Parts: sequence; structure tokens; C-alpha cells
Amino acid sequence: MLNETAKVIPRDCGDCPIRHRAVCARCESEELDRLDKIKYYRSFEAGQTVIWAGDKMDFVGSVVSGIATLTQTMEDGRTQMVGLLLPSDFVGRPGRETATYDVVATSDMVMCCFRRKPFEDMMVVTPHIAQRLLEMTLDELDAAREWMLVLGRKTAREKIASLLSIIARRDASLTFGKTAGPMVFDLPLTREAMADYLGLTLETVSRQISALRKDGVIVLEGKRHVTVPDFNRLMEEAGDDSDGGLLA
Amino acid sequence: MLNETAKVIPRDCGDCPIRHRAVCARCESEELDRLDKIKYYRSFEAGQTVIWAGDKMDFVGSVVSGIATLTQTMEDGRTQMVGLLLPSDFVGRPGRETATYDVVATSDMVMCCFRRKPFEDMMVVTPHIAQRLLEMTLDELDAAREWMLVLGRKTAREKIASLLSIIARRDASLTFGKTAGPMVFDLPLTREAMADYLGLTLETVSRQISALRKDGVIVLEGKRHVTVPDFNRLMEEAGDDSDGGLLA
DNA sequence: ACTCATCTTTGACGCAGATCAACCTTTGTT
DNA sequence: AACAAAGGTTGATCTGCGTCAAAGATGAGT
Repeated sequence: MLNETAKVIPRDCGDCPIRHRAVCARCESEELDRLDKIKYYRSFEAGQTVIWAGDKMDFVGSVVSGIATLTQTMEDGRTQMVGLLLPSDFVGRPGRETATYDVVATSDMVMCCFRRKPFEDMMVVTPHIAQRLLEMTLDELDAAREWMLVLGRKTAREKIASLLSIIARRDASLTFGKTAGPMVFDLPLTREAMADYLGLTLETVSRQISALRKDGVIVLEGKRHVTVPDFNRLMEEAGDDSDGGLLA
Repeated sequence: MLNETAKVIPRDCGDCPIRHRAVCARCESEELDRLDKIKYYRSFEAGQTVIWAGDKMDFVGSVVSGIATLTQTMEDGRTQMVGLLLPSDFVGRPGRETATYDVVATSDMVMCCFRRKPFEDMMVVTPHIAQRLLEMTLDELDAAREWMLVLGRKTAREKIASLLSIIARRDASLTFGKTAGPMVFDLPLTREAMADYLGLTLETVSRQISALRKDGVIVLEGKRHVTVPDFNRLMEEAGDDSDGGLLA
């Protein structure tokens, strides 16, 4: 593991990269102090499982850095990703004892965890936390519904283009406000993980990525480094209007 | 329209059939009184559109009786249902000005509506409402994720069986606690609406329902009236374990 | 350098479900 | 009674994606 950037743990909440986007976003300093008393950091390596579906889950938390996936598996092994957890995303459900989905780190990852019971107690007396959690949950619900359209009605090519446009857009929102010009990013997922996200096989994912490359919609360097010369073209390929869309 | 039962409007909240499941479930009588001042009922006929995606939405509300669907449509007409709204389900999003999805009544339906602004104001000072809304939103998110597995990984036959088992289970929870014996219910959706829910064509829906009937998994009287002689058999056909599952 | 493991690409083939089309049933209208 | 409209079923055919298979890249460990 050469990449150490994903393992850096913030000194305090003021330093924290997700301070203004996570579940604590609206907290004031006094509330932050109280949260600080029940929080602890956990690091995971790429590929490590954070928790298995059905396991007892006595914490909740936020992704600070790195990426994790939420997946569901059928008895015969078919799996479907149901969430992609990026920095600031929340893991776990207050009031629920056991995990509903497998959570797996797909890159080195750091989480800011809270023991569940104290967190639940604190939610009751801290509307700022509950408000922010409601807002985040509503956003996730919108994203999930957007994804239902992708899964239910889009072709393989459109699915790949949809995924690429989501990742591109997210990276753009971090590499802030650069609307024009080509977008460049690295795919945070293997072909197999993309397939699990999109309800495809990994072979189909590979073929469609090759096809989009051949057609000039994307440029590939190596297997993961992507350049999108014309974002509107990508959006068309995704079957989306050039206006509104999903924001993850 | 001969069916008038779906149009009955409760005299007051004490009479309301969704009093203990809707967004107001945790409210005490004094809070209920305040809600009462900003609420009004709206009735819709089967097939009527409640609101179009993109329209200004200056209310939120609960389904009191009847059924509605939440759908998303692509430019070329492909549509995907992203939610099935049953009595007590919440419509709209506090803090959002415009509707994100088309909402259509699929049966005669009554909604208990609140003007959005006063409702938002009230949420701020009434934790009971925000708490309940958070809980309901988390439940919907779970249901959406369960549906992503259905859309992404299940076969047509499994999809139909999944939908039937959800409807059967919901009806059982109303016709309370009758665990054993055959389950009987009416399909609240046309073949086309089922197709939109499942990411299939209506022809495939029709064929798979016929197949399940031929195989004795279900018994049909007319096109809508369904009997499930063995619920575990249906669950197997849905690809679900006989244990936990989705609750809508 | 070699080996092994993981990830990826590409080809050949088959099938589940889409598409196109005809017809049936039910309900409401004139 | 005749008709139209909406919902549903069934058949024939086509095709996008899955399945099976082989082999190329990349990187880590020895």
C-alpha cells in the first residue's frame, strides 16, 4: 500500500475535510465538542470488509476519505451494489441493530465512527444532527430512484455512460467549478464492481467501455484513467437531457 | 366511478385510518391541532395526475386511501416507476420547490395535504414530525435498495414473484396477522404499470403471470384477483430466502 | 527473471426478454 | 345492438446481453 493520502486522520473537526458536508455539517462548536467525545476513527485497507449484512452493528459513522460500496447478495451469489459511499456519506441507521448490506472498502478508507447508542441519544437532543441526516437521507433516496431508472430502463451502453457521467460530475464538484474543457478522472471501481453497480456482467462492462473509447466518447490511458473531451456528448450517450440530472 | 369507499374523508384526525402510520404518527393532540389548521384534503380519480415532474409543488402530504405511483420518464418515452405510494406514504420533499417525479393516482385516492411553507415552519419546532419523517425516509430508502436488486439482478419470473409477494405481504399486514392459509388479494396495478415497476414490457409481464398460474404458484380469477396457496413457494420463486425481506 | 494472482479484453455462441402483430375480453357509449 | 376504447393474452421473430472460454496486461512476492 503506497497510497498514504487516504489514511490521514484529521487532528480535530476543524481540520476535517468533510466537516461541512457530513452529518455534523450544521453542528455548532459546542455540539461538535460533544460529538468529539463519542467519536473514534477507523482505517480500512482496499478490499477490506467493514461489515457483513446481518452482523450486529454497534456504530454508525461517516466516510472521511476513500470509497466504500454497499452491496446486497442473493443466495446463489448474484450481487447488486445499492450504494456507493463517498467522503461525507453516512453509514448505518440509527435505531437499527444489524447491518442490512455488506459494506466493503474499495480503496483505502478512513471512517469517523460514533458508538450507536450515544449517537442516538445525542440525536434526540440535537436537532441539527437529525435535520442534516434527514436531508442526506432524502438526497440518497433521490439518487437511489435515479439509479432505478438506470437499472430498469437503460441499455448497457447508456448504463456505462451514466456511471461515467456521475463519477465525472462528482470529481468536477471537488476540482471545483471548472465547467468547460475536458474532464479527467480515475475510475474508483474495478470492471466487476461497475458491473455490480449497473446490473451487468463484467464482460459487458469491458466491451461497452471499449466501444465508447472506439467512438471517441472517452479517452483511456491505462485501464482506469479517463478523459472526457465533451461532457455533453457523454450525457447524450447516457440518455440524459443536457439539463438537470443526478448529483450522487 | 362506483367505488366510493376510497373517497371517504375522515372527520378528524382521531378518525383517520393512517393516524398512527403517517408523518403525524408521533404527534400529540396539541401538535395535531396545529397541523389541523394547515391541512386540507384532496381527492383524485383513478388515472388522474397529481403532479408532473418539474411542476412547482407548493404542498406536501400523505396518501390517506387509494394508491399512487411515482414515475420517471426519459425523453424517448421509456418510463420507470420509482415508488408505489400506499396509504400513509408521504408525498413531496420539505425544502424542495419543484416535483422530481410524476405522481399519478392509479385508483381513486384521497390525500391529506399541507401547504409546504407552513409545514416546513412547523417541522422546525416539532421534532416529532421530523423524527417520523426521517424514519419513513429511511424505510423508503431500504425499499428502494431492495428494488435495485430486483431491477438489476432478477429474472422476469423472479421479478413478478417479487412484486406479488410484496403486494401479498402488504395486504396481509392490513388483513392482520393471518400467517397461515392461502393469501388472497387484488392487483392494484395494470400489466403496464407492473412492467414499469419491474423494468419489463407488458407482454413479458403477461407471459410470466400466465406461467406462474400454469405452474400453480398462483391462482387467478379474472385478471386481477389473485390467490397464493403457498406463500413460501412464492418466496422461492422470487429468489428470496424464506426469512427476512422487504416490507414496502 | 520467474511465478502467481488479479484485473481486463476479446471472441463465439445461446437464450431471455424485447419487438411486432393479431386477437380476445370487458366496459362504457351512442 | 353496435361500436370504440382500454386492458390483456398469445404467437413469431429478432437481438442485446449473458455465458463460456482463452489469452493479454500489470504488479507483487520470491
